[in-house]
Amino acid sequence: MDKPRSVRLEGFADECRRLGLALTVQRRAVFEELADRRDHPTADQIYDAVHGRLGGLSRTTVYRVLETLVEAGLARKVHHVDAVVRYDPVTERHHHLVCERCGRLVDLADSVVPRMSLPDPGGTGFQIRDYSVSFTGFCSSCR
Amino acid sequence: MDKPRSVRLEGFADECRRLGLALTVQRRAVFEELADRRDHPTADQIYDAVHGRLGGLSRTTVYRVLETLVEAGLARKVHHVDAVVRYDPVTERHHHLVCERCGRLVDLADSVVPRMSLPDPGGTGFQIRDYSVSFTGFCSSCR
DNA sequence: TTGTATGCAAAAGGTTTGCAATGAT
DNA sequence: ATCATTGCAAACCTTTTGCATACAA
Repeated sequence: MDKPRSVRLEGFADECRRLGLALTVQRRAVFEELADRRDHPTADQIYDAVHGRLGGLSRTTVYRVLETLVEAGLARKVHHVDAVVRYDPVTERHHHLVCERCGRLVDLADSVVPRMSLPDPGGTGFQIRDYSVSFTGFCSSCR
Repeated sequence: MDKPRSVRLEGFADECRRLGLALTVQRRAVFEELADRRDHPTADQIYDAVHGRLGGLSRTTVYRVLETLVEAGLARKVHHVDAVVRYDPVTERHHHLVCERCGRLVDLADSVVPRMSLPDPGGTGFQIRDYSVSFTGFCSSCR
């Protein structure tokens, strides 16, 4: 179901070329780490993980690279209950299960969720393009 | 549609009594301010607004009172794109329109949104109780 | 070579904590 | 009178910024 890692990484080099972004080891490593995880890591978690492999890496760079990835459409920001910004390498439509008690967050594929038609935005002036559903409840440990 | 303010405030005194919370002027003022707004204010915005009326009020207290309100079920935390926590006095199910460009956030009544059945949480172990939909797109100024 | 990207250190928010004083019940 | 709540100041944590250096193209 997921693309194999090598393809994702090749794709990353291509993306950088296409976007005119320099392909640095830092960008490669941060992207690789993010793409390998399914737990919506924070910038700091990425830093901790990558810093091991890549000695001189600075926290600042991790923040900047993640921001670049989001602008490039290669990652999403997720706003989690603990008020720390998290990053998600899945940019296609998907949904979240959020535990009301411990804040645990799990992805839910769009295919599992009943299709929903976009509502009429009424007088809000909004032009709706997509949606994402947060399902709230209790995770297995908090139930 | 909305309950008149006086009822909400009476209700607040009752809630405090019921929950065993002291009814302080600070709590009353913070709740009143939050309940009167529809713009998902930050703790600081509440502080700015209430501080005018209530000289000695400290920022710390605003943070603590808001946390208390959330625990008591009288407010919700909303995680907005700017990574600053915002508070919402509407605790019933409702949804949000979020502008992809400027981050503007507007409430959308549940009645306007097509009803959705809760999905099967599959092997996640989650027990789903409710949901909230974030519709993304562009607001009138960014369209 | 040229300009983008990185690292460092320091600043800038937003939020939390310890502790003594205040105030609601 | 008692215990919860507040205010202050300082700490904490995450994120951002300025500037000199390093590196990809």
